[in-house]
Amino acid sequence: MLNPFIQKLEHRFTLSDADRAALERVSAGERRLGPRADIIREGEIPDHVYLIQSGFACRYKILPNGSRSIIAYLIPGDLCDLNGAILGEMDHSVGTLSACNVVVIPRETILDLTTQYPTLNHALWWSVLVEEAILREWVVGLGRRSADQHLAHILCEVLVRLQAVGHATVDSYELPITQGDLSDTLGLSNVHVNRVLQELRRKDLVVLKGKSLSIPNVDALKTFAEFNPNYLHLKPSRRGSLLPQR
Amino acid sequence: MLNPFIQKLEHRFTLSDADRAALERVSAGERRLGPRADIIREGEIPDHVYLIQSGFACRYKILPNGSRSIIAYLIPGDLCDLNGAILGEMDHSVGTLSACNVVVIPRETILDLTTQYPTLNHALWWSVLVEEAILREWVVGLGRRSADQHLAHILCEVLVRLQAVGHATVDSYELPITQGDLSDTLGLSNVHVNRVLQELRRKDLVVLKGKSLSIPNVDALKTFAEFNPNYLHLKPSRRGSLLPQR
DNA sequence: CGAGCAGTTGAGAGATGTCAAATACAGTGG
DNA sequence: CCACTGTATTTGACATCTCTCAACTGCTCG
Repeated sequence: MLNPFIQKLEHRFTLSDADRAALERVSAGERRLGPRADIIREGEIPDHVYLIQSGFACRYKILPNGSRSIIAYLIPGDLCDLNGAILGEMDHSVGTLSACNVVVIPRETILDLTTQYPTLNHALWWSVLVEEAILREWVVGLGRRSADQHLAHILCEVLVRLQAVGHATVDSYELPITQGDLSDTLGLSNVHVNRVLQELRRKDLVVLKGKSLSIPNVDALKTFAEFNPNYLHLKPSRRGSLLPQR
Repeated sequence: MLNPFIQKLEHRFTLSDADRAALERVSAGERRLGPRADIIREGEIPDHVYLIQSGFACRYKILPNGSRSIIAYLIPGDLCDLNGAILGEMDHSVGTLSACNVVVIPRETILDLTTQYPTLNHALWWSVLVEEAILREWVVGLGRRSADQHLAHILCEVLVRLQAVGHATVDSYELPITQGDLSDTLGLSNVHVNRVLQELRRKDLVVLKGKSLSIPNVDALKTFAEFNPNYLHLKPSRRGSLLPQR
């Protein structure tokens, strides 16, 4: 069952029964992974594409001095390595943050989808380009937002992305990652992340207890973060399909 | 003439004469733009795809407080808005840094290429995914590299990318941007960029006079930056084509 | 109950920002 | 060719942000 993936695509695309049926058939098995487990490592040439079903994973790189940089969060409905399937060698690693369920899809199956199902081909392009848009927003956050705004912005982004796959309520979600993970995301020390988090709590913008995040006033947090969800491109396009309309 | 674009693709792909001929036919005109001119603005829905022929351009966003974040450099051979052509609304702006020559390609022409020329379709996927890989490297630079290493890394990256389109010698190139542009790239103040630049000069890692950059010892700079060009995926893949091989 | 990891706190060091002024440089009009 | 003007670069002084180190607390799980 690829529910979160299909759910995500259906925000943007109208899938035919054939499209949905094709998606239901792609799985070549499901794996259960514990927290902090690598799914793919930098340098590998993956034979399969992995789809996150549940839990939090991330793209990351380790630098020569041992520090880690988290480059993206992967949540239910996200594909781990379309890039690896197409570029060949992975230029970064993918690993779990929390325990995860992962669907394994043979590389050829994905390629067949793109050639035989135009809408799905379009949808895969869309998912890659949205991932790129998220990356751009992270660059902006790292480069030009204050630490507290940056953190708030990421919490808003995760809220909206989780809502799109039915893993968040209107104002809360499970965030099964540590402050250390947040540090490697924000490019800060864990000590400083702790203080920034306390600052957001003090302003009543977030309530984070254990792994549960709840947001007393979503609009207030979005305003504080200057969050504009346009870059997630979840709504149907104001222009039709990519595909020639005939 | 799409020379830099074709030159870039041929590092990685073997284009047929038909492929090359198709690429030669895509231009619907060329525009000459001065420095600091917008090519596309956030919110627009582009009808054309723009290809940089000469000069430096960038993707950027302006934040509510007026500060600018540069998200990517676009150099000769780079497409400005494949994303806009597919996602619809632009979620960021594209503008020139130096004067630029830009080739205009109708959106439909690009779509036709992807459906009628499998190798070119693959090549376009590749160019999008490499752009994403560059973005990941920028996230790492912003998050976890020191300011001087980050700057050095970007200078290495631009060196290799310009070499791939014949716009750099083995150890030098024209860098027609200001220190202010570098600040918005590195997420630093212009004052600090100036000091970091002086630091690199003091270490004899770079010689930057006016707009000409020359690198006394390329290996030394790459070592200092911990630069590994794997993420640019310029060499032919260790696996064959994306396309089903039949 | 104890071990270990995550979270928190305090103090001082280092990096980077801001402000303001001085210098260098490029392009323009006379 | 020169003076003039506006922009880019450079410098200094001081403020702020973030880091490091080290200790302490609290929670979870075996």
